[in-house]
Amino acid sequence: MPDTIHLWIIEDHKTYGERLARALNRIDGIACTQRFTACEDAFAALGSEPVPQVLLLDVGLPGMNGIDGITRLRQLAPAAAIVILTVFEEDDKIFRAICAGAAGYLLKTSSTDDIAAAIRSAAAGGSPINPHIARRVLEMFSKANMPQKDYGLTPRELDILKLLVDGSTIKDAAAQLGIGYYTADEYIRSVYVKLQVRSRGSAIAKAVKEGLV
Amino acid sequence: MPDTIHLWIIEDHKTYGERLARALNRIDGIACTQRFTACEDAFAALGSEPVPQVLLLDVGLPGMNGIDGITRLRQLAPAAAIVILTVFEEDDKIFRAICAGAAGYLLKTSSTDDIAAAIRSAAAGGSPINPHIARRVLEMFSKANMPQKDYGLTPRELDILKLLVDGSTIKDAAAQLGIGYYTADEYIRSVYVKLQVRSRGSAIAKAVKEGLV
DNA sequence: GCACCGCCCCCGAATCTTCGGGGGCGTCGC
DNA sequence: GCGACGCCCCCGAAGATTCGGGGGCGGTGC
Repeated sequence: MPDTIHLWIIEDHKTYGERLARALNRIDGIACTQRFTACEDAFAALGSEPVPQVLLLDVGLPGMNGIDGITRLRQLAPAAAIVILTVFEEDDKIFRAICAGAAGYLLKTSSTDDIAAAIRSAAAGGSPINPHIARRVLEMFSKANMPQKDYGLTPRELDILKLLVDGSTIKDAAAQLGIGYYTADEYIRSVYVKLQVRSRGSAIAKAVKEGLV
Repeated sequence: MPDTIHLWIIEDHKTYGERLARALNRIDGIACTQRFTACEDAFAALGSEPVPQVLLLDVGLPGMNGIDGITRLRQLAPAAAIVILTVFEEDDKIFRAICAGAAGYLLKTSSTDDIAAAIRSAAAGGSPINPHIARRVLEMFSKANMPQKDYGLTPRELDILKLLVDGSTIKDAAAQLGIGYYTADEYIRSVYVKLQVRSRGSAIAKAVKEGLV
C-alpha cells in the first residue's frame, strides 16, 4: 500500500474526534484531512473538496439522524466507504445503518490500532465489522432466513405453488404443466391442507414469506 | 482471559491442518485438542470428548457437504462457536453457511495471528468475519432489503393489501375496514394498476416480496 | 371555478376458486 | 397382497374475483 488513505471524520463529540484524528494521523498511511461535527458540514465540503476514500461516521444525534446521513453521504460520494463508529449496538440501529449502505461498523471501545486496521480494510474494499456487531448481524441474517419449515410438499405441489406465486390462474398453471385443470386443482387443495391455509391468497403469502418458492 | 480456549479443527487437507494446529498451539491461551479430516469423525467424538468452545471448520468437500455439517455440529454442540475457514468466497456458500449457524467466516489467506484473534473473539461471543466476506454479507443484506420501491399506494389501498396478504377475502376485508364491498373492490383494482399486476395472487406475491406490507 | 385525487358507493356478467364427492395407475415397503 | 402415496383425471354448486361501466363528497392547488 504505497498511497496514503484519505479519511474524514464526522463526530459530534468534539474532544473525542480531535483525539482520534490526531492519533490516526500519527499512523503511517492514514491522513485525516477533514473533521466535522455534523453531517451537514460534510455534505457541503463534498462539493468542493476531493472525496475521501473512507468516512468515519458517528451515527449519534446532531440534527439529521445518522441513518439518513448515511444515505445522503452515499449519494454525494458513492466511492467513499462509510464506516460507522459509535457506542450504540441496538439491533435496529445496526440493521438500518447497514441497509443504508454502511461499509463497516465499529464500536467506540475499539483501540486506535483496531480503527486504523479497519480503515485500511475499508479502503481496500472490505467491510470491517466489530465481531460483537457481526454476531448480531449474522443472527439477524439467519433468523430472517431460518424458518425453512418443511411442509412436506411434493415436487408437483411445489410446481403449482410457484406458478400461483407468479400470478397464474389454476387453468394457466395446469396448461403450463401439461396437466388437466382438475389435477392442478387437486394439488392446490393439497397445498392448502399442508400449509394450513384456506385460500389462494394466504397460500401465496405464506409461500413467499417462508421462501418455499 | 485466564482460561485457555479449547479448539477443534476439522480440515480435510491434512498437512495444512497439521501445520495450523501446531501454529495455534504455540499461541498462548489456545489449545487445539482435536483434529479431524471429516465432519463425521467430529460427530463421533462429540459423544465422548468434552465439547470445545470453538470449532474451526473447512467447508470443503469430504463426504457430507460442509453446510449440512454445520447444521449437525450445531445440533450436537450448540455451545460451540463454529468458525468457517475456507478458500471459497462465493455468495451462495457464504450465505448458506451463515444461515446454517456459522459464527464466523475466515479465508485461508488469513495469517495465523488473524486466525488466533478470530478464535479468541469467537470464544468471547463475537463473530469474526473476514472484511472481504463481511462486505459480501452486508451487500446481500442491503440488497435483500433495498428495493423499497414506491408505488404511490394510498393509505387505504395499503390497508386492503395488508388484509389480502393476511388471507382475507374482499368481503372480509371490507367488513374489517367498515366499508362496502364495492369500495374495497375499487381499491384493490387500483392496487393492481399501481403494482402492474392483474390478479390478487400476483399482487400478494409482489407485496410480500417487496416488503410493502 | 375547475381539475385532480382520495375516498366512498353501486351493478352485471364472465370467469376463477373452493370444496364436496368420485375414479385410476404405478411404485415402494411390509 | 395391501396400504400408502404420488400422480393423474372428472363433476357440480356455491361463492369470490375481475372488469366494464355508473355515481357522489370533500379537499388542494392553479
